[in-house]
Amino acid sequence: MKLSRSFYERDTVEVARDLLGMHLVRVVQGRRRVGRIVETEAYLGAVGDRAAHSFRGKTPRCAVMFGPPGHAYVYFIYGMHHCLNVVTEPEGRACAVLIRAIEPVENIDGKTCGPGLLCRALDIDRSLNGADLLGGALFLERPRGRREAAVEAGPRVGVDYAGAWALKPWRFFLPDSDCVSRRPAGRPVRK
DNA sequence: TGCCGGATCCTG
DNA sequence: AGGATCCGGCAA
Repeated sequence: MKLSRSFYERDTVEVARDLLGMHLVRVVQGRRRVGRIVETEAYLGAVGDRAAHSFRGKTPRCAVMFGPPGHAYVYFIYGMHHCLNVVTEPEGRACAVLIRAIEPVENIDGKTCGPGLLCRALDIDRSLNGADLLGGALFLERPRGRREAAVEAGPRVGVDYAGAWALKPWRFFLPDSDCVSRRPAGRPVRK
C-alpha cells in the first residue's frame, strides 16, 4: 500500500524511523524495482540544522525541500553520485529524510548499500527531482506483513562540518541487516 | 567570474 | 589514504 501524503507530513525524525522496513519502488519501463529500506537520516532545515542543504535558505538546488511533503529531493554530489531524499513536514519547513541503504527485494541489479549506489541501481537521477511520491514512477509502500525489527540510531554520516548538529542521533538503521552502508562509530566489525 | 569543497564510492 | 569529477553556493 502506497504511503500517503499524511505519512510524510509529520515530524521528520519520526518519519525517518518509520521508513525503516518500508519498500522503495521505482518503475522503469513498466517494471517494478523494489528495495527494503534499512538506513535513513533526518535533515531538519526548520530548526537550523547546519547539516541540511536548506540551512542557508532556499536555493535552486534545495528548492524542493521548501515545497510540499511527499516529493523527491534528488541532488548530485561529488561529481558522480545522486542521493534520494523524501520531503517531510508541512510545506515551507524545508525538512527531508535521506534514504541511505536498501536491501534488494525485486528486480534489483547491483549494490544498494549507500545513497549513491541505491540511486544507481534504481536509475534515479535529477530528472526525478521534485517527483510526487504519490505518482507512478517513484514511491514508497508499506509491505504486507512488515515485521517489527530492532532499530538503532547514531550520528549522521559525513556531516562533521556541522558542529554540534553533527552529533544529533538522526541516523536510523536496522542493525540486523548486513546492508548498512557504514557501521556505527567505534571499532570496525571483525570477522 | 572564480574557486572551494561536498549528505560518496572505489582502489591501492 | 587518495583520486574521480561536477556543480552549487558564496566571495570578489
